Order: sequence, then structure tokens, then C-alpha cells
Amino acid sequence: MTIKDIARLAGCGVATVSRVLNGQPDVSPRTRERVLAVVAEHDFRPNSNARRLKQRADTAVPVLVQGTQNMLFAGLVEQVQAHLRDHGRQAALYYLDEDADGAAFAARLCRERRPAGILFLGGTARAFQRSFAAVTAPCVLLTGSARELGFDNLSSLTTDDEAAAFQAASYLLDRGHRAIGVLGGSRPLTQIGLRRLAGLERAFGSRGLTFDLDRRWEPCRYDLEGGYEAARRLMERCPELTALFTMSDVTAMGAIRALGDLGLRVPEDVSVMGYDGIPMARYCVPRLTTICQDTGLMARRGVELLLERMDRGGPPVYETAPFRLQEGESVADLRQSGKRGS
Amino acid sequence: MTIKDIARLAGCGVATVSRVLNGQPDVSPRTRERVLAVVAEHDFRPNSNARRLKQRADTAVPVLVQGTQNMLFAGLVEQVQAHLRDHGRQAALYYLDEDADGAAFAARLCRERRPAGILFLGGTARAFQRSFAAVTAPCVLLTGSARELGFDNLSSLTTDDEAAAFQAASYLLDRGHRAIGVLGGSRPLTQIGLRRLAGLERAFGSRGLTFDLDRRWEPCRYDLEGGYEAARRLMERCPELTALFTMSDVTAMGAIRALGDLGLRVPEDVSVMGYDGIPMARYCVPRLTTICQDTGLMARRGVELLLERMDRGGPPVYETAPFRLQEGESVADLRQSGKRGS
DNA sequence: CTCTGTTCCGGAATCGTTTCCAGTTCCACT
DNA sequence: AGTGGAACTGGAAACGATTCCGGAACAGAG
Repeated sequence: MTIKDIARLAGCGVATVSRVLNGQPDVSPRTRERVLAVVAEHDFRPNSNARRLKQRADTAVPVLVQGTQNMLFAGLVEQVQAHLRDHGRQAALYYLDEDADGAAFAARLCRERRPAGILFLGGTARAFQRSFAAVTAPCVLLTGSARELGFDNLSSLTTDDEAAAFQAASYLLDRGHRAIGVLGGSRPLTQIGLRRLAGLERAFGSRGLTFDLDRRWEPCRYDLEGGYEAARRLMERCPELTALFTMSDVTAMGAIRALGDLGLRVPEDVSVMGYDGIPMARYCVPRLTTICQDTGLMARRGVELLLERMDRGGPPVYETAPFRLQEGESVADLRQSGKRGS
Repeated sequence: MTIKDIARLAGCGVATVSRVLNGQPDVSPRTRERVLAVVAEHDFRPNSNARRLKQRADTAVPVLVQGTQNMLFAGLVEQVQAHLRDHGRQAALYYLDEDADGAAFAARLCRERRPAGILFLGGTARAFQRSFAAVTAPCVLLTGSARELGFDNLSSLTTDDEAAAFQAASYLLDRGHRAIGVLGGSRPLTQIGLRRLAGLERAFGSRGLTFDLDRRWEPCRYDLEGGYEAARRLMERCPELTALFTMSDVTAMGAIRALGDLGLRVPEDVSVMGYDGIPMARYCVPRLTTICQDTGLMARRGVELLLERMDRGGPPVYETAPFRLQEGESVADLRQSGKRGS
């Protein structure tokens, strides 16, 4: 069953059928109706492979996601997919694993499918640089900043990480915490890690304090095991800590488990501040005090930015999304309890 | 840059280039080498849309996933994608939301792409029946059973749910629990829910007890909120319960939060048994005692089953995967503590 | 030298669309 | 009635691969 058959059955040419199927003008209502009737009767769907071949570009938008375990992305994926669908487009999802293999595979795929635009969910700018620098189609990076890279095809939309980290650190400092450890990021630091640490240091600085980066920062992968291992290492090195600032909620949960295994209670002995605001943060034990990223906004705006540039071109844009500190039960107020000063 | 350009540069015909690219015989080593050199020099990739058009089938395998929040599927997705890649194929992921809209959209898409096979991760057989009954390509359903449906294109691979529920219930009964509530499934019961409840009832029956389905079973969505709400409803209706058997770890975590909000401790006041064995089960507080599904096996075998039937045809098969009860800290032994008998 | 068979090769048809372009119809207006 | 233009229509040429099929080259046998 092809467009040709439909044309024959409807008594018209293939060009007319194509026009009807694509909602183009220049078709009389009478003809349109007749064609639609035949299409409906046979439940006909045009072959998308042929369509894409002719149109020389894939209407599906590849969405490349960094890892499957960070639940922040699970929510983003769902919303991105929905927004793309609202715009009559499809999301083609790919999960990249840590290794370069996955990125290379995805890059090859992008060459073959010839997409008109790509959406990145997370992932370091460095990885992008390595595998996708040759891509000319417009791209958008969510939860990461591309401003510093200056690619002429990569926009980005990220939470105002410096301000968020400032507020998170201030929240801890205000509650009497001084010995604060930081969990997250990789060595060497990515842009996003740099900005978060900058916010943290500003919070310390504004109170006349300094943050001992070398001792009290521990890089870690953004998953449970990463948080667990990093927290153990950090607490072993700095047993004096009264609070941990983690760069993701999943990491925070791994850290909480590590603290528990070390016989430390959260938040009575050690406080934990999360980052992301995934749904789980409001259900886990204890509930996480965390920085909520606005995934709804990011998904909507990210898709908008991408489609806009796919349609009309223009230079890449760099935007920041608002955030909100959500209080849970994972941070203790040392001024009241008076336990373990430092 | 097309195959024609390559042919021109290599001084041969397009047919020869195509043969080389697809590793077919009937090409002299000399020519093959020359073509490969040109291909490598220009980093040429054949247009996959044209290829698929001619071959009349998409090599990508649609993978339809039920919801983004159930982390069991996150792991499965990752492994399925990897296995498909090992077989030289690509996964095309689609997340279905609860509403019929998503399923209808996915179904339309599957018709358009004309895939040679489809993989379902979770999802009720009922949903399949509604939207995909017309699909003739072989399909495989993971974590769900299709045996009872008798479609001639739908294989399935599921944990031996009856046996798993039997073991889980026995575990609780052995530790002195009698007032056990069940969280999960939907009304009316799906095949998978039926089998799990059957296993549970068998465990009760083997001890001369009966399970009061009407009072002590509460259906719920497989996410945090679903578990939370259902646990509250159930505990309100049956405050005498000493244990909850939930049909997913995520649900269990929602339930644990609900119990906490009701002032009940886990496991001291109420025990919770999970199902799935997601990574989070070993990190959350308290660690979950749960039924581990073998996602590694399911992903590998699921892909095998699908590709096998795509290549060689044959009738659908129905297999079960092994499971393992993993002990955490969410179940109390009433015989020792002697608290709250029932 | 002729014949047969194998190996290698390239032209051309094909897949199912979209889109260009030329042609037809039809209507309103001089 | 004649004309201009808009609205509509359908044939045919792409799009970029795969694959059928016939032909060329060459070897060995008779």
C-alpha cells in the first residue's frame, strides 16, 4: 500500500495525495476529502524512510542522555519527548555510557541520520567537543553551559549554578556549619563544577571564611555508587566535617548510605545538601534539603531554543534557569542543637 | 557526498562501492582496497534513509518503555541498548506515559517506520492488545507475560512471578508476620498481578492461612507517589498490618515514606518487602529486602529472542527468568523482637 | 584456436516519497 | 466573448542507496 495506490483509488495523481497528506494548500476541498476518505479506509501511513530520503533530513530530533542512573534526566527526557511531540516532532533517544565508545557510536549515528538538530541532556562539554565538534546542525545542551566553548552551533540552558551553590552554601553556613565537604564533579573540573565551587567560595568569602578545596572537595560520579565511595573517602580524610554539599541528589543518597554505614546519623551527626530536586528527594529517608532545578522550564525552553534555531538559524544562545532551595530534613541547625561545632 | 561520488573517485561503478560497503563477495581485493581508501579518506557514511527505503525495513528496533520513573527499566534500557548495538542494531527508545495518547502515538510511529521487530519493556498486555494488535512483526515483552494472550507475534520473558511472590510471602510468614498487606497492580488485575497474588496465596495456603484480598490488597501505580498514596490508604484501612509486600522497589520507597509520615518505623513497626532489586534498594534507608529480577539476563535473552525471530521466524516463545531474594534491613523478625503480633 | 565457466564489474531499475513545472479549469472582470 | 489570474492537478524528476542482470576478462580444457 503506497501513495500510488491511494492515488489510483482516489482517482487523482500522487502529487495531490502527497499534498493532502502534508496539509499543503492548492487542493480543492472535494479532492482533499476524497483522498482522506481513502487514506482512512485503508489506514494508510506514508513510508517515513522514503519521506526522509526525499526531504534530506530526519525530522526526529536525537536526544543524547548522559547515563541512565541519574533520575534528573529521567524527568527531563519525559518532558522533552512530550514537548517535541507537541511540535509535531519525535525524540530519538540515546543513552551514552561513560566510555568513549558510546559517544563515538552516537556520533556516527548522527552522521548517518543527518538530523537537523541535536539535544544533549547533561554530559560534559568536553565530551561534546571530542565527538560532535564536526556537527554543523544546531545543538542545545541542557544542564550544562557552553558559553565558554564558543561553538557556533551549541546553545545551552543551565541552572544558575553559581548562585545556586552560593545559596546552598549560605544555607549551611547560616546554620552554623563551617567544616563543609563537597562531593561531585570530576578532575579536572568542568565548567559546571567550576561555577558551583565558585558560588561556594563566594559564600565562604562573604563571611570572611575560606574553603579548603584540596582537602574538602572529592570528585565523584553522578550515581549511587559514586556518591557512596566518594563520601567514604572524604569522611575518612576529613572526619571533622559536619556537612556535605553534594552535586546531585542521587549522589547525596549514596553519601547518606555511606554515612549510615560509618555509624553517622543524618542530619544529627552530618548534614547533607543535595542538588537537582528529583522526585525521590521528597520521599527518601531523610527527605533531602536540595536545590531544585526547574526541569519543566528547561525541557520546554530547551526544545524551543532548538526548534527556533533549526527553523530560523541565528547564533547560539546561553540562558540560565531559575532554581529553588527546597527544605527537607537532611540538614541540621547547629545553632540550636549545639552539637559538634568545628 | 554520495555513493556515486565515491564510485567516481575510486574509478568504479556504484554497484561495486555498495558491495564493498556491505562486505559482499564478488569484488577483487585490489578494487575493494581502493574503494575503502576513498571511503576512509572522505569519512563517508552511506545515507541510512536511502538504505532503509531500498531494503524496505528499518534496522533500528523500537523499544517501548512504560514510564520514566521506574528505575528497573532504566537499567534494562541501558543493557538492551548495549546488546542491540553488539548485534549491529540500534535501539529506538520511546517512553509511553500512562495515557492512551502515548501508546497511540507510538503505534502510529511503528507503522510508519516499518520496523522488523519491537521490544516492550513493561506495560500491560492489555495496552499492547489495544494499540499493537495489528503489528505483524515479531515482538518481545520483558517483565510481563504474554502466554495467556496467544498473539502469534508476541513473545515474552518474565520473572517467575508466582514463585517469587511465594518466596517473598514465605519469607514474611516465616518471620512471624501474619497481617500482611499488598501494594501494587491495577484493578482489574493484570496477568502479572494475578500470578504474584497467586504465589502469595499459595504461601498462605501452605501454612493453612488465607489472604484477605479484598481488604488487604491495594492497587497502585508503579512510582513514588503511587506507593505513598496507596500505603496511606491501606494503613488507614488496616492499621493492624505488620508487613507490606510491594510490587516494586520504587513503590516500596514511597510506602516507607508514607509509613514514616504516619509515625511508623520500618522495620520496627512495619516491615516492607520490595520487588525488582534496583540499585537504589541497596542504598536507601533502610536497605530494602527485595526480590531481585535478573535484568542482565532479561536484557540479553530478550534481545536474542527478538533477533532470532526477526531473522528466522517461528512461533512466539514464553520464558521465565530466575530471581533471587536479597536481604536488606526492611523486614523485621517478629519471633525475636516479639513486637506487635497479630 | 575455440569453447566453457568463473570471477569481477557497471548500467539501470527500483524502493516510496516530495516537489518542480507545465498544463488545465474556472471564475471575475472588462 | 475575451482575457488575466488564481486555483488546482498530475506527470516526471529527483533523493541515495541496493540489486538484478548482462557483459567483459581471463583461465583452463579440448
